[in-house]
Amino acid sequence: MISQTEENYLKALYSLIDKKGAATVNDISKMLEIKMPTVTGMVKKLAEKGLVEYTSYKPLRLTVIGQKKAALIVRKHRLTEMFLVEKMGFGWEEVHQIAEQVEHIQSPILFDRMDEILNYPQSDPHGSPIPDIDGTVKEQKYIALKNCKENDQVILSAVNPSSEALLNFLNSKELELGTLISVLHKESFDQSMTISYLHRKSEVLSSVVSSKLLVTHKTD
Amino acid sequence: MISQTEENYLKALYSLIDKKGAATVNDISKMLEIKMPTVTGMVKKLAEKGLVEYTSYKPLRLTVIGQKKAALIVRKHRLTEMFLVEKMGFGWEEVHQIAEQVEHIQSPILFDRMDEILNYPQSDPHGSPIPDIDGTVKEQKYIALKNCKENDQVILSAVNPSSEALLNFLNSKELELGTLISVLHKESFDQSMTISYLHRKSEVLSSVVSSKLLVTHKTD
DNA sequence: TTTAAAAGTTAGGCAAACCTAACAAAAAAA
DNA sequence: TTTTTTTGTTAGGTTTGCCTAACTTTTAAA
Repeated sequence: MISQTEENYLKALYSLIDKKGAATVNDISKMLEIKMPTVTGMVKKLAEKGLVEYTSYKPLRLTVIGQKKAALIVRKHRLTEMFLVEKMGFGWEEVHQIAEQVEHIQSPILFDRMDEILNYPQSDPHGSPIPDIDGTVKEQKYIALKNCKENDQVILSAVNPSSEALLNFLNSKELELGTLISVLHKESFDQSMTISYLHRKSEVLSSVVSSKLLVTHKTD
Repeated sequence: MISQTEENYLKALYSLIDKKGAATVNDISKMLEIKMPTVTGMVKKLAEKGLVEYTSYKPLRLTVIGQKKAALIVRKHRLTEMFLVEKMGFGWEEVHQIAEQVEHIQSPILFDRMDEILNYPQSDPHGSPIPDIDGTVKEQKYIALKNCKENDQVILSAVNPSSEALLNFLNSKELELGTLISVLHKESFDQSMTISYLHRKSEVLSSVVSSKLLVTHKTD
């Protein structure tokens, strides 16, 4: 059996490794807002359970089993977010906190049913991929809007990392996933970017924002 | 703040008081399968928090606040059951265990949305009333099928207590809430009852079953 | 390359929620 | 009305998951 607390550590490990390639005790400590000694103790425990590879003073890794367990929690989280948005009318900025709780529910059939009702979605409302039932994730090959060139035509495909504040900002700009964006200008001074989309002919995005907007080229 | 564990004690207290008019340490111990000394400790703690009235060796009572808190947990449980059955296609026998977990989710908006989507249902899939947002419960005046007379025409309105086994039994007999039932015969020897409904002209129910089926008279 | 800072570990404690064993009170039976 | 049974409490112990303080190792800076 795996506790809710342990699940949260696995999930943190999973997303840190996914994002930065590695995870340390300190990373987890900051992400979960739990002091380092507590984290050390917990990763040792998870190592004993065969979910984490742990060597003193070395970066942490997930075992194959740990990786799969983590992916399945992420799956539950993202299916829940999608269900809340698609079937219950929530905004994409409202669902994270709820999914954070729902992901711990032990009921395979509940999530299978969500999956079915949603018609087996590939990604959540923020564009992040939903791991399949085996914990396998389909690689996304998105690039950051920030790295696009002038005159590029791209489709907003994901927002990552997607804080509630950022999502509210995007709402206020009518920017949704699927929106076709034209890059009008890149200001080399501060890396800000002028874009157009829908009826909006000229919107300026700071690099703080454009680095978090993941896009695909129109021709894809 | 109130923990998940504390919520479970409140809920047990609430249902025991509702069903038997009183609740003792022993009752809770049996219902939650937690040893009596642990229960004593917890009810003292809940008493300190102002949720339970506790005097050594006396039956337990909920304070007004405790009663309201408990009712709101029950509200979340029953809204969840209804949502699972009505909007996600689960059978009434499948939803209790899931709702048992979902009821602890802290997100008023989630349950408000369920309520809205379900169009403010008055009762759950087993016919139990859903407390309103203030924790108020509309009294049900159902009678047990067991107490009906021969030739009575009644409508199955609730199943209580509704174990999964009983619900599966009712499924196998095509007995659902809303079914019009005619009482054909009451056997005084063992209190068994012969009834007819739908295309079923003669079905015998033991008193174990008929005591758990709550009905209203057709003329209601 | 020594020193300082950051990261990680060990040791010892605390609170929550569980337990068993032993005792006390209340209720039921003799 | 005594005795027995059931119910309830107290005392003391365990596990989980958190903490601080003190120390060690590693990494970065001087």
